[in-house]
Amino acid sequence: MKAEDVLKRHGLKATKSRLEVIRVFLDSGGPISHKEIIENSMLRLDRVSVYRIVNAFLKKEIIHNAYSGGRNPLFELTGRGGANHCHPHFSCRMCGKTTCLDGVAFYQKGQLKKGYIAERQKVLIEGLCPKCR
Amino acid sequence: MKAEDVLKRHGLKATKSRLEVIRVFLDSGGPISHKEIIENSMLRLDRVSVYRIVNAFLKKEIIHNAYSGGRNPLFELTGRGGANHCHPHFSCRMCGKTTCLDGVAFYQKGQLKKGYIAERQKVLIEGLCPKCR
DNA sequence: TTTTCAATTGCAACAAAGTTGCATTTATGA
DNA sequence: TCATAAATGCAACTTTGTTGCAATTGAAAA
Repeated sequence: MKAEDVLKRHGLKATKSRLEVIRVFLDSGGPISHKEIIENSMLRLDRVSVYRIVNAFLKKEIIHNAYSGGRNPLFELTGRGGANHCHPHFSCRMCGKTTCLDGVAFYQKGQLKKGYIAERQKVLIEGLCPKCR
Repeated sequence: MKAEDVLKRHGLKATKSRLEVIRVFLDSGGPISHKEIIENSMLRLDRVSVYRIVNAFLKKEIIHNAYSGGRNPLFELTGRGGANHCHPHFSCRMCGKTTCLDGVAFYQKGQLKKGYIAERQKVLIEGLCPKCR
């Protein structure tokens, strides 16, 4: 489906800025930060607008917050290529780069205490990437 | 082992501030933020000192960064009560409270891509706690 | 196509989180 | 107890994120 339709279906105007942010996400190789959105944009996007666009996309679950090793949150498109919300990530402790882990899954053993409701599982593997090891 | 000895064994001076930060950690029921350290301290700790103490403890692995759902990092004592670094956490999306998950473990299925070295696994379950559901 | 109007953007100002340099204080070993 | 390196507190700064408001723009109706 076209980005424009995705936005409209969620009741969001298909503005240049929003379409560009989606393009940056599609173009990225993994979860990205607010800063990376701005740096990788062809348009001059205002910092505040990026925060607002990200928040709007989060609320509509067009994107979601991936568990990042570092200080700043990283976001990625929800359901990209059929991936569900809960795929695990890898973060290199040397270069800080975070990528999606394909072909790896995690299984829960044991039950949550009574009364707790699990909605989403976030897994991050920290270690060294091939370049940094 | 006494907190004082833990510090000395890592080559850190056993100052009042550091001992108090350790006391706050021991007193806490789960991972805590910089702000919570300051708020729960009996001493008047300077904000900057808390950042420096936390960083020193992180480097020595006296504490580690627990995967938090929210915006700010949360820390907890390493190896507390025999727990290893990698125990999973639960974060409530309503009240934001993060707690340690006991009696739950996660098993990996599948291999990392060639060249990647996994050192630590961080798991966060997001959902609703008994109070908020 | 043009008009209209709410939604969105950019800017300025602010708030919160984290860092750095430096003078003062403190823990520890001699 | 004394000397000294390590740690602290303070001021100033950077980075990250938020809010209010005026100007702009997308989209629906005329």
